[in-house]
Amino acid sequence: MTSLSKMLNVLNMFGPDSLLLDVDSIADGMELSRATAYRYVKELCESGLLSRVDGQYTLGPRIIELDWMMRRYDPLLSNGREIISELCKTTGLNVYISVFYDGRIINTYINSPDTEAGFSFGRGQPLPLFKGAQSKVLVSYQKGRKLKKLFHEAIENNAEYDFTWKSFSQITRSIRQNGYCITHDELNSGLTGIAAPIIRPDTDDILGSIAAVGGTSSFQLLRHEAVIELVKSAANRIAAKIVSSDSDKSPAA
Amino acid sequence: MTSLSKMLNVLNMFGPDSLLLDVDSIADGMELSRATAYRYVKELCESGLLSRVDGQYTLGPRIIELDWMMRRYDPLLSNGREIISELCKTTGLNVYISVFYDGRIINTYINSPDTEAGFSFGRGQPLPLFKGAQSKVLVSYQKGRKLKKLFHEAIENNAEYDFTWKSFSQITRSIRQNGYCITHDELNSGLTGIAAPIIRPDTDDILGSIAAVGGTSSFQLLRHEAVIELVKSAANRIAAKIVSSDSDKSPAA
DNA sequence: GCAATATTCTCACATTAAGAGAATATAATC
DNA sequence: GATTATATTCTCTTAATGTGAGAATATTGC
Repeated sequence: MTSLSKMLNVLNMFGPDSLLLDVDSIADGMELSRATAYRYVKELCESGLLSRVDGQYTLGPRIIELDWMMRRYDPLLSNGREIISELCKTTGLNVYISVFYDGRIINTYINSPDTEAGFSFGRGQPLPLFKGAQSKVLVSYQKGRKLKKLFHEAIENNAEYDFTWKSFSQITRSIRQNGYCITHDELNSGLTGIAAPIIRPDTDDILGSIAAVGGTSSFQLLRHEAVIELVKSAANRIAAKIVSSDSDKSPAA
Repeated sequence: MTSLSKMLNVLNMFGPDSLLLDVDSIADGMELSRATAYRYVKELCESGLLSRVDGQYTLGPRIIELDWMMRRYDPLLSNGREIISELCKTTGLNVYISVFYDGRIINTYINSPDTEAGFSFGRGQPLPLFKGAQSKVLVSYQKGRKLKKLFHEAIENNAEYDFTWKSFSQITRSIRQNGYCITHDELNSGLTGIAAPIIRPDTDDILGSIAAVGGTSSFQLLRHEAVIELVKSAANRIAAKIVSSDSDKSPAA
């Protein structure tokens, strides 16, 4: 293990129960000498990833800043915000944007009908790989080899799931054919989700998924087919907007 | 310069105009050999701070996850959300939470009367050190020695500002005496902001600031004194809630 | 399946991280 | 504002390990 990875591993010590650590506990936890722990922590502080708060250390402002940059220049968000908000208002449902990122499914945006809810707990929330409409759509639209690889590496031997390649590829194929996925009670009991892929029409790449999620009561008032069409349409409009904003920047491409 | 800092500096290459870089440009930009650039990038990817996207590299999911953790366990946000939302609704103004972090002022939360706005561009936005109501409050409430140090290090010789220690300390003193700060057109022309400090009553530490911000038109409908009282009261209630939630966890302290 | 490109490996060498404890800076207390 | 306690950096030597160049190997795109 190199000093580089050891230093980066210091970040792992910061968790829900331990957002504030002193150098001694870092040194102990990582099995580093005092001096080395100080060296690492110093480097991390200089880069802004950590920050010193009266004798202790905590996650630093650089993280907030980097996330800001990611949000700001995420084409999915910059092009999607209005469309998402519209979908949220017309349906009264929570709208989620999720992406497939480094083999994981992660939520990058939530728009809730009630202003404050969801804000802070939304972005960043990790989702299971193949549970819930968002995840299923994102996985199902991975291209041939990637999908197979994903299945063998993360689903086949995962106790959470009980699929053969055959049953799995059948499900994913049907999701691709439908162009959307609807689930009930998979992620949270009592909730129904409808998700559609956001696909670049020019390259056919999947950029993310958009989902409308609500409780059974919200859904009783709605015709499912109507919601499905709204979600699909939102997805397509976001994709189209992304493509056109791209070609604005580099007309040659 | 150590290899540790060189590796962390790779993160600096990712900016607004360059969120997607290939290893060659990283190697060139940081004056690293190909091999070393690959080594660094590999470490950063393994830690999740970077991510590989078809041959290029970009900021990784770990950043989103870490920011999520920071938001989730930030007492200012977890205790403040409802109070902030209430202030936003009753005044119809944008409400900001800002903190003083590593010598910088940074925005950590925005609640906008219109649902979608502000979300993405809010948290993480850096603010000038002594412009705008938020910043002025946060700086003014720094304790004696810190305030003086801050002035000499970051304000005295800063072309942006034209203060002597005398004029500076007069302004900050008056803000402390008032218990709030109101500014017009300082950060954005046409906007007025009213900010109050969020101070722990038990330790007297300043945790952050809360501000209500709006355009001239919004403010014409409002009695300034009434808004000031609402902002101050919100600040105090958040602080009280933080203290009581702390003592819930560790009754001894 | 093949070619092109991206990435990791190998190895010799020199740089430089590491540890222990002293020296210094910083913060808390009265 | 001085004094003590604690946190942090420095010094120095040794051994570990990061480095660069190019070969070997994965990956990806067609």
